[in-house]
Amino acid sequence: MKLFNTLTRSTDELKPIATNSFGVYTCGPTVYDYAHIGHWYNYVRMDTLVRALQSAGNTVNWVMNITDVGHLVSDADDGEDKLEKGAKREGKTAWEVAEFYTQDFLEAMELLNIQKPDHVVKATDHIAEQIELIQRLEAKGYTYIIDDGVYFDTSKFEGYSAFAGLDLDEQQAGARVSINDQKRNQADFAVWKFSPTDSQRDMEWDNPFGNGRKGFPGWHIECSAMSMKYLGESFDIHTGGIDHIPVHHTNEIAQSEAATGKRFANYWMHSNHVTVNGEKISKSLGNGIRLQEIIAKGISAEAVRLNILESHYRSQSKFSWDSLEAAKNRLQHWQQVAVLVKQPQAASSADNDAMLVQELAAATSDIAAALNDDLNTPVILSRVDQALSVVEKQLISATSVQPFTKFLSYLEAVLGINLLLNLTELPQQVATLLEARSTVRSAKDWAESDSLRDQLAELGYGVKDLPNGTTIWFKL
RNA sequence: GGCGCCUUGGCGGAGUGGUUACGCAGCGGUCUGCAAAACCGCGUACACCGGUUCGAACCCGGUAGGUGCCUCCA
Repeated sequence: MKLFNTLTRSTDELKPIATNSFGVYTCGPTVYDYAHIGHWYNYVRMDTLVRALQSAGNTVNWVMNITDVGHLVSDADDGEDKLEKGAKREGKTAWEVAEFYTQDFLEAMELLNIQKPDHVVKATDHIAEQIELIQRLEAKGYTYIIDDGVYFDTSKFEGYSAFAGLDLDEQQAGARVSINDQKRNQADFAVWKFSPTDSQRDMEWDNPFGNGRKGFPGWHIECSAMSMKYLGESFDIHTGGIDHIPVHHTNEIAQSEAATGKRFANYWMHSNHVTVNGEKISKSLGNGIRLQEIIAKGISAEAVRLNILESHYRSQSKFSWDSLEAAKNRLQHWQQVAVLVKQPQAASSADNDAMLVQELAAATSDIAAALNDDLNTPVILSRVDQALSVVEKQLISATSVQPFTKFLSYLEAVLGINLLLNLTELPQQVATLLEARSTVRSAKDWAESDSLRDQLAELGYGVKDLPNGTTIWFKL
């Protein structure tokens, strides 16, 4: 399968280090506030990558971190720790804040049917590993200590800015929030920070760097330490938001490869951002919409997921309530066709039936191809529309039930949209009403028939009467 | 100031040298006792200006508008 690799700036054929097995690391959330819709675009897309790898017959070891310490408000390595700041805001400890938002995040992951990574790992559970990595860097002479922490000397890592494609000399240094004049190079970043002397932190640890001063890890070091712990010093795919390219991922590569002398990750996948009304989502604009807000407006998490899949992960996508509504309608249509699996009809002809089965197989293979072509989910969705419209025309017969069920399972596997989920048995009450309606219809008692239709609608079931005299039901 | 990206019909969104993408919404019609979230059909889209070509939405150059990163951010 092919994936655009930020490292090479080209669409590369994925070749795992170990046969048929991929190690994938995803930069997870900093748990100091609620996740917004932009985050969910990101994680649904990473989930899609994992599903694509799995459906192509690979095993995947997926690791996601939870940043629950050390992520500073400013990356100039001053400013407050986000967790400590959130704690102050809410009158809780940093530990409580982290726990609360971690749970909220994981719950939303489930709602969106994002597979649980094999390892969801917290930075605070891996302080020892981070210290050890810093010591490796120290031993190789990549770090230096100044008043507020241990820093990585970027000038000692050749090709530091290559990943981001930036020429550091051409950057506007003044644009930085502030300049720390103890740093040897502006781009140098903290791998360990010492606790401030004038205030008490909730989160701080003993360490070998500060002569007895407690401290906490810099933001970037956690991802290096944890990815290497769970996936090895070199692994296959590293993913994250596009915003991480210039700083976070650049720094991860520098400190990891400096420590090991090996290639860190072979492939880098970055999810582009989402805009709301043409603007990026940011705290200052206050336009971060939460998943729960959307669900409260009557749009299911599944429709949100479909809406996310309607855009390609590398394009800057647009969030809008209109397109969310469109996705909701599209999903309803899918569900109406899927319910046919419960209502096989007599095949119109053996030829038509065979054609339908063939179409399902062709669709499956086209979908796999689109998935393997840099995760082209928008194309996949239209292929699904196409296949389902054939099913709708031909209907499902006894012989095509099985292939259709298989097709729907495949969709669940690759898209995470489960069309079979709500197809439990028809409630007795509904079945009775359907039967009664059928009886009065043969007696041409249209008034009674319409009344029964209304009663079914009240129970949440719609009906349509086919030319062959049978009636199909679906959930409204 | 440096480095990028984008501009497709009402909305979303593929395609990237020569056939209808597709979905949602809309309009017209069909089927039906009626209805349908059913079926059929419709809109003749590719920012603008030049160039290359037999032929460009797709390649090249320019113009305009928008936007991203360089500063925390998925």
